[in-house]
Amino acid sequence: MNAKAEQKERSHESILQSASRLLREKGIAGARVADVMKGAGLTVGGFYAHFASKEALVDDALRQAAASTRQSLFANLESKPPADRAEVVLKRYLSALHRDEQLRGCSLPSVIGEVGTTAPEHTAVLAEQIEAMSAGLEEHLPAGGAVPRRYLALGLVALMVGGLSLARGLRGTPLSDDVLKACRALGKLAARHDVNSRRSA
Amino acid sequence: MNAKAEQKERSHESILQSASRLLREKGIAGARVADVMKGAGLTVGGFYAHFASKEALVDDALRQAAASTRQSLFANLESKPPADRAEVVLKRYLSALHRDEQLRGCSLPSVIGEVGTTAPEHTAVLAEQIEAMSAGLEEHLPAGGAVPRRYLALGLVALMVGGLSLARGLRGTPLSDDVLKACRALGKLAARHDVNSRRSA
DNA sequence: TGTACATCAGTGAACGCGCGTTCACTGATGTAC
DNA sequence: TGTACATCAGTGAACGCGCGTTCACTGATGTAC
Repeated sequence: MNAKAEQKERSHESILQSASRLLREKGIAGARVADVMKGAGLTVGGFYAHFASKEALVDDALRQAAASTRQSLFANLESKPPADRAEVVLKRYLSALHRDEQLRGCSLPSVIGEVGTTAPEHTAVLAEQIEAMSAGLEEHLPAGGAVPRRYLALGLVALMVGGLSLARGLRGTPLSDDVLKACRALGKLAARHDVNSRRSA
Repeated sequence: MNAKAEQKERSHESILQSASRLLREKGIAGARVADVMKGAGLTVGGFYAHFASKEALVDDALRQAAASTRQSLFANLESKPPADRAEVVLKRYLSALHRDEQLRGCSLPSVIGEVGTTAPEHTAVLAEQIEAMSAGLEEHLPAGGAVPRRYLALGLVALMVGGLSLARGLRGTPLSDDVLKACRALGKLAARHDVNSRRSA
């Protein structure tokens, strides 16, 4: 590969990263093409040599952002006892740090509200990423509870995304921290109690 | 009050209802002033005789929409045994009907993603409404569990809003129904198991 | 009661601005001989 | 190796379109005498 192509590839990556950042901070509508390019150290005009449309960019950036979130969310779990791992993930996701962090924070809260009403392709991407996140969590959940692990995992993902969405939307009010705390408590309860009692109610 | 003023009041109410409907369907950015007025049977130009700005409209419409959601969410609970009431609320909120329903559905899922990045006043309105919803649910939760009722209620609200957000964002995919089902199961688990076991883990 | 004027809810066109997208151009890199 | 030409990543201005907001105007309702 020659220098020109390498340069282009670097730019492509910069654009994706800039887009991921803006998606997390401001959602789909808020991630403007000109700002994305500026964030990548480029100008607007060059964008369409890299992506067919803003929609295409958003799809790719969402995938990349979600993958990066999963990576840090599930990192270094080997050092923890298996029974604690799900709680560690919950704690990481539902922390004040994660709420405030711009760089590697989860993009789903900024995006779910818009996905249903924008491009249909975005729905498919969202489904992929939710499924992947849920599958990652499921591995660390204990089996044998009243609720199948898959559903426990999906419910916890909804709790995590919902909690972070609210906490970010409420940023600056005292309710924001309360919501995080409440979700951590509820998540712990659900993940633990399920194993200890078998009554299906 | 004369006929002119009555007419204006009716129009004001129509605008608010139209705005609530559009907020639920398309979020803040998607609820365009011209469309809101059209939905109220009026034309754009008259809008500013009723509201100072789109922001002001959104604040009022959000309050009204949330109040209406609470009303139908907590309606007719007297006929149910007290111990079942929280579950009934969860079931109503996390139903396929509520996900698909346009008319009286909850507007929070369409709006939380945008609240943090638009007008600061919206954050205050969101806080009010979340608090009100949580307080309404708290009354129907059993006391004496490992987690204080207030936190249990806040956590359940996050689960409900998160679950409905995801289910709406995933509408059309099989994952959508799964998420609802999972959240109902997780919510039931949390609301019930908390009473039956006191270990704080 | 009737008449002349004032008020004001609502209309519809226009204004500014911002955004996604396009396009003619530039200049550095790559290729052919 | 050097020279002439081709390629192509990136620039920056422009185009269309949609949106929030403004404004001169209309016509029905209300008021004063």
